[in-house]
Amino acid sequence: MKEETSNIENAREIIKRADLRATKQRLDIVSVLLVSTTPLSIEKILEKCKGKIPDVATVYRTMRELTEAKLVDSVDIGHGHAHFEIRRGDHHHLVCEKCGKTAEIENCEIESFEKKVLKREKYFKTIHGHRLTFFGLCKRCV
Amino acid sequence: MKEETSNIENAREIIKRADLRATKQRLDIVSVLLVSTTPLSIEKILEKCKGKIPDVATVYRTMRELTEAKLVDSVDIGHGHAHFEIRRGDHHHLVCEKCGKTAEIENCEIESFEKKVLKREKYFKTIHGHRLTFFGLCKRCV
DNA sequence: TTTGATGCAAACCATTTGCACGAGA
DNA sequence: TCTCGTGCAAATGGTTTGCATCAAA
Repeated sequence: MKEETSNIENAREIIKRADLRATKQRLDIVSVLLVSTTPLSIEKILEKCKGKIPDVATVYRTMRELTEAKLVDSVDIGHGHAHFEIRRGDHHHLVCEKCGKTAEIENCEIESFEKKVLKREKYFKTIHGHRLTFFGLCKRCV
Repeated sequence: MKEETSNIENAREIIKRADLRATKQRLDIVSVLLVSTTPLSIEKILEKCKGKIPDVATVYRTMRELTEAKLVDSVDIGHGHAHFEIRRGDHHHLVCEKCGKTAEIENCEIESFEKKVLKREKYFKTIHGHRLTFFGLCKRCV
């Protein structure tokens, strides 16, 4: 299980970078995020934890801390509760309106648009970022 | 007060289009949205109602019904609770991270990007829309 | 040993719902 | 009149918090 080991080490690295203690629970939680290909809800994170399942509060706390440290992103894919993913560059999501399946969208080309926006804008001085989500239907749900 | 009269008439028109009864409360609520230049929270809507203030539940219900009828949009400007505005075409918001002030962004140019996305996409068949919000600092908060 | 992390339960806040009463059509 | 809408209060669901206990460092 070489993969899992490096996973744990990656998790430890992330936790350390946020200046947090590498507890069993946090290692478990972050490992789950590391192997996921889609943003996960708190509920899903709990489900996927091996060993002793951490308390919901612990997961929420860990997500908040890692989000503040900019190592995790909270993404809103329109389900009424937050989903989380390890931060890895600028990308967005395409969400199936029926089944909730998500796909990643790269190169959103909005940076250039931001500059235009700012030029036209009377009342704003800077733009720090944006949140963008696409909604549609996946092939199975059409 | 000619303006206010036509306001009420516009409100009545909107309510009727959603197949709802034009009650005092609903006329009040929709009028408030009609004169607002920014998306309003439920709380703000209540504050701005003249006459007898409707119950929170009534405002929520009205917003849900008008949103379903696609006459009102629920916009998420990152404050942890919904904001509403009368629907008027495709536009987005630029939100000040400090004071919450909003500005409207027109011509977001994303439609064309959507087509590209779909071309690259293995698992999705259609894109129905997107949600986009910009975050930055307004001139007063810089 | 020291300080930060956890679990548990209670608190919170936005939103929804059940129901008896009230008011548009 | 008949149905739909309203207010009120209770319920819900996601998220946060206080506190005593526990475990990394």
